[in-house]
This record gives sequence, C-alpha cells and structure tokens, in this order.
Amino acid sequence: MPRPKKVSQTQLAKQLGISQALVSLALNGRSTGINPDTYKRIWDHAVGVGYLPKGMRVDSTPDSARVKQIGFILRAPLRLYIPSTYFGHVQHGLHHALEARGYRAVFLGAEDELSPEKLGQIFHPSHHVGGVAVLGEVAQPFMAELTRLTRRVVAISARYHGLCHSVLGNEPQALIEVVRHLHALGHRRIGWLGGNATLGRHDARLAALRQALKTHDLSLDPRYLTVVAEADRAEGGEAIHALLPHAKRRDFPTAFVTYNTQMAYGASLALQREGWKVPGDISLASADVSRLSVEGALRITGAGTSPDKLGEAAARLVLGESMPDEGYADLVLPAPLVIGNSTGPVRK
Amino acid sequence: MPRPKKVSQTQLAKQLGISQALVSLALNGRSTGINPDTYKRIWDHAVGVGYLPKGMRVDSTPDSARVKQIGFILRAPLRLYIPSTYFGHVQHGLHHALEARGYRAVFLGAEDELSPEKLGQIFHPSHHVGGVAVLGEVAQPFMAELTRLTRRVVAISARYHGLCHSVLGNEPQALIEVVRHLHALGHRRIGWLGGNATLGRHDARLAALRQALKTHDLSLDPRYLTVVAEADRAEGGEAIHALLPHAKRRDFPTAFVTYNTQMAYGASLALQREGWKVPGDISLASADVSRLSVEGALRITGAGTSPDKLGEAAARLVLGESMPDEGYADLVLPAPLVIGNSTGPVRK
DNA sequence: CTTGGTTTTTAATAATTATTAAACTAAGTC
DNA sequence: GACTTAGTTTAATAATTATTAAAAACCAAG
Repeated sequence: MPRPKKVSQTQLAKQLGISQALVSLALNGRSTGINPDTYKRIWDHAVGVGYLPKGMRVDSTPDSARVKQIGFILRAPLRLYIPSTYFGHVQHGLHHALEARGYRAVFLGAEDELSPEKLGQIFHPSHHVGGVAVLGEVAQPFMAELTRLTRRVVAISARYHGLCHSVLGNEPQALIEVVRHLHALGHRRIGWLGGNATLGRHDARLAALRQALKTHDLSLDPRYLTVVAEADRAEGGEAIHALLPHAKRRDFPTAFVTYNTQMAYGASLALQREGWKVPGDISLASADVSRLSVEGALRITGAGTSPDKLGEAAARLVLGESMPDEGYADLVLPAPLVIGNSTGPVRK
Repeated sequence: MPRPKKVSQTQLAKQLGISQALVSLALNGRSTGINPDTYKRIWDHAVGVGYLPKGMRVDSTPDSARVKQIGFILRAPLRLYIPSTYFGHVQHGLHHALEARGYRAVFLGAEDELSPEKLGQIFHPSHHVGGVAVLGEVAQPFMAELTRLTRRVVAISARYHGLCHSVLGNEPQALIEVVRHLHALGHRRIGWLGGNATLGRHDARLAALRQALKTHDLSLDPRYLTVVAEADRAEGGEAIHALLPHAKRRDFPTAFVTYNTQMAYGASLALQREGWKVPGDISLASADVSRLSVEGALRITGAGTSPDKLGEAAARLVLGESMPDEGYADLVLPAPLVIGNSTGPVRK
C-alpha cells in the first residue's frame, strides 16, 4: 500500500464522502451513535491509505523506544513445513542473536504468500515491525516493494545491489577449499553430486566447483556429474546410485563433491551398503558445513559458512549494528574448511 | 507503561523545560540542528509518559488493525534446524490461523533452552505474549512452570491432565484404519518399520498397531519389526534394507506399516531399486499423513490427523475460541484414512 | 404519509501540532 | 573582547484535529 504523502482527516473525509467530525470520532473510538459498518469503513480506509496523525513519526524513534519485533520472510517456494536444515540453522542463529538483544523474530510468511497489500498492512507503522530478514533469494520486484516499505531489510544468502543490506557466505571460497583439500590428498578425478536442481544456488556452486578445479588444471567429466531434485540424505543416496553402474571404468572419480552435507551423508551410507569404503575407496566432500561435519561417527568434510553465523550477522545488521551511516552493507562471511572423516588419500 | 491521560506536546515541553517547537521537531524526526542527546531525551520522555498524538486511538482500532503475539515452544531436543515436517506443518497451520485473527506466532525457544528465569522474563506483562502453544511432549515440571506463568497454554500432540488445554490426533484410530484397510486387501502378514526410536510417540504407535492387529486376530512377528533412530526417507530405506535378507521366507510380510509417510516413501524407493514392486509385491502404509499422501506419482496410503489442522485448532484454543468457561479442553481430532497408491491387494 | 429513533452533518470554535525567520545563548577560538 | 557556530527559543500563524449543540438526513414501522 503506497504512502506517497501525509493524508489528513479532512482528506479522508472527502475520500469517504463523510464529515471530518465523523472521521475524528471514529478514529478515536467513539462508538455510540455511529453505525458499526461506517466505523469499520472509516478505519479500514484510514489504515489502507496509511493515515497517521500529526505529532509523532513512529519511524523516527530512537531504537530504545521501539517495540521489538523483527520479521522474517522465506523465499518462494519454501514453507515452514518444507525441511531445510540450512535455513533452520539461519533461523536459529537469528532467533538467538535477536533474543540476546531483547528482540523477537516473527514469521511474516513466504514470498509467494505476501501480496503488496499484505506487506503494506504488515509494515503499517502502527504494527511496529522493526525490520525484516529475507531468507534466500526472492524476486527483485518483491524486494523492491519491501525496501520501499521499510528501510531495515537484510537479505540472507542473496544480494540486491543498492537495495538493502545482505549477508552471504563466501561460497566460491568453500569450493576452492574443498578442491584444494582433495587435490592435496591426491585426487585428480572428481565428480559432482548436485541437488536442489532448480535453484540458482546449485548452479552457482557447480560453477564455483568448475572454477576451483580449473585452477588445478582439472575439469568435471559430464558422465560423473548428476543433479537430483532435492537435497536430502535419501537423494544423496539416489545420486551416487545413478553413477555406480559406471564404477568399473578406469576413469571413475576417486572423490565426489556434493551440494551439501546431507547428500554426502546419504551417498556415504549408500556406498557402504554396496560394499564400498568411505574414504578408503571414494572420498566425499561437501560444499557446505552443518552438524554432520562435526558430530557422530561419520563426519563430512566440507567447507562453508555456518548458517547460524549468517543468522547472527543478519540480526546485527537489521538492528543497525556495525552498519554504515548511509548506503548498504554486504557482508561476505568466510567459508572455512572443516575436515571430517569422509575424505582420505587416493587409494593406490 | 501506564497512560493515565492524554498529555500534549505543550505539556511535554513544560516538563522537559524546552519549547513546544523543539518537541514537535524532534518527535517528527528532525535531526539537523538538534543535539542528539536532546533528541533522545525528548523521545524517551514522550514515550515514558505515554505521549501519543491526537488523531487516532490505536487501541480503538477494529481487531484487524491490532498486532498480537502468541508464543510457541518446541519440545526438547528439537531445534529450528532439526527438520520435522510434522511440526513444520503444525507451525504452518498455527501461523495461518493466528494471522487470520490478527496475531503473530513468535518462537520462544526449545524446552531445554528455557529456564524458569527466562520464562519469567518472557511472560512479563509488558511483553504482550498472549498465550503459548507447546509443540510436542515436554517434561511435566516444565509444563507446570509454564502454566503457573500464563493460563493460556495449549499442548499439541500431548496431554497434561488438569494442567492445560491440549489438541491431539486420534492416533489409535489411525492404526485401526490402516490395519482395517490392509486386512480388507487380504494382507495377513504385516510388519512394522518404526522410527524416532527414543520417543514415546513411537512406542504409542507401535502399541496401537499391535492392538489394531489383535482385533483381526493378527500379531506382529518380531523378526519383521525394526526401529531406526530417526524417521526420514533415508532411514525408511535403511529399515526395509535391514529386513530384505529375510524376504525369501515363506512368512515374510506382504505389507508393512511405517511410523510415518517419510519412511514409507524411502522404503518404497529402496524396494523399487531392489526390483520389488510397490504395491504389487509389498504394500506400504503409514501411521500418519502428509503431502506425501496426496502429491506426486507415489502417494502413500496412511491414516492420521493433518498436522496443519492441529496447529489451527491450537490457535483457536489459545485465543479462547470454543473454550469452556472453566477447566481445560482436550481436543482429539479425527484421523481419517487417506488412500494413495502404495497399498494394493495381496499378490497371489 | 407520519412518526420516532438513529445516524450524520453543519458550523463554529477550542485545542493541538507544524513551521519558520529572527533572535538569543553558550561554548570555543583567535 | 570579538567572532563564529551549533543549538534553542520566541512569536506568530497555518494546518490539523477535537468537540458540541442544533439541524438535517435517513430508515423502518405503522
């Protein structure tokens, strides 16, 4: 709902075809002697056109006086019920960092559930949402609309140049680290188990892998590159299963890089079930990190930014900490290598 | 922050020992030419004495314009980053039902993250948390503490007799429906693929299965009963794999009931990979329902309560709708059979 | 059509808030 | 002491909002 400029009760009255006296009475809660339908019509219209009285600009309050809610929005087509350990960790980091500062994270909806009208309602100043974190990459028009309604917007794992702040992991670095690690272990034939086939993130990770291989004068063989629709453990198993029929070939890879730790874990289980040893026969390394990198008997080697840290950094940004006085900050967090036990030297 | 009566900018100015002009400028965000300390002092004082401008009484808005918060808590050891499509759906239902009523769901933390001190802070009256939904079964002392702090507590998928409201699915009915369905298809040898081994819910579902089989004069053979640690697709595959070595036996089951749809789905993929046909060779049915029951090429037959509906019902309860004037309500929602294509007649 | 009750408007004006140029004040520098 | 600068006040007035009694309009029922 656009709010081009201040609108007065006199203008509201003209727009509604009623008297300013009635507008004032309704907006101040007078109910006796006012038709309830008229009352509601007045309120809906006033909120709809963004009416606020003179006297106070709510968005000018010093931070300490603000009601402490920060909204978060999921990119389409995510839903609360679609498992995503990645964004679950982001939310976890966001929740705790906000909580430590006396704020609460409030789910506003998913990108494709939020019409401009709905966004306008959410960000009406009387609702006191102090800022928004957007989890994942949303459509540019959506982001433009959002930043028009509130200036406190932080994009997580996406960047919108000149529109808002952003926090990302250094994903190219992750692939560089993983490839360097595998190369140092002697691996010269490396395959790819990709997931979340429709996402730009998949393509970006694949491109970064190709680039990182190139710096070692290596390349991906299309026969040993597969991409599945989602990216959970079961799909990691499916992905390696699709390639195992070719395992007798002399050029079969000695290591695979996977889209995420979940897929590496699933692939590892599937390989072991088929009699392969990980990392003795095949090494598996992942383009991100998670609990699976550090917990349990099988710990996936990988590189990436802790998504908890993304959430924490986003919380700090949305609250205005370490923010430039003007313009927008793009934070790129490091993506260090985490060595587990899923990678080992090339088998002789 | 009490608001005994209207205070005007002129009065603010007198109280602060400054001019009304400066008050107006500061409250409207004018920063150039105003000392930042003065600016903040004005705002703090204005908010402190409850100043609001004329023109609109926010607390008189029809319901549609008010923001209200309902907290939700996850049972231990869940975290936001531990995938649970079940509780994700519950949250989804809760979020939408609350949103439709002008409320927002706010994550308060997981059971084992919330000390009594922390709970006390959360439920301080100034924080406007209007009630709590508890997702899953928490420790009795925790629930007792929670209900001491606020009376608006709803337990989801758990019951605390005499302590709070609750909403559950009729899980015994689900198993009755599933067994009846399989029996009608001719199945007389039925196995169990259990998950979430450490949860009371698993044990309850298993017990309900045994009971439902008993009414058909059937029983579970321990050789065809397996339980895995978690309950995702990959683990469904593992569970059936563990039993397949016995498939040549004459008494191998013709159907398996699984802990949830995820496991049934994963088991189905694993069976197909081994050359079995589902449901031609083995039928799979699940003790709950989800999107996997109704979407896609493979649709899992199962019975259960839609977790979205649990969330919606909880929202209504926590807001006081259809609630008894005193005492506590325990809602048990029906668990209907949803027939997919994972079950079929016994193979001759 | 008349009547009674409810809702809304009118007109006026009081109260509140916004805005602005000029004047004032305090602090720092030379 | 003179000068400069930043912050604030003053005085005036325009704009916005609140309030109220009386009048007008509307609607349903008889």
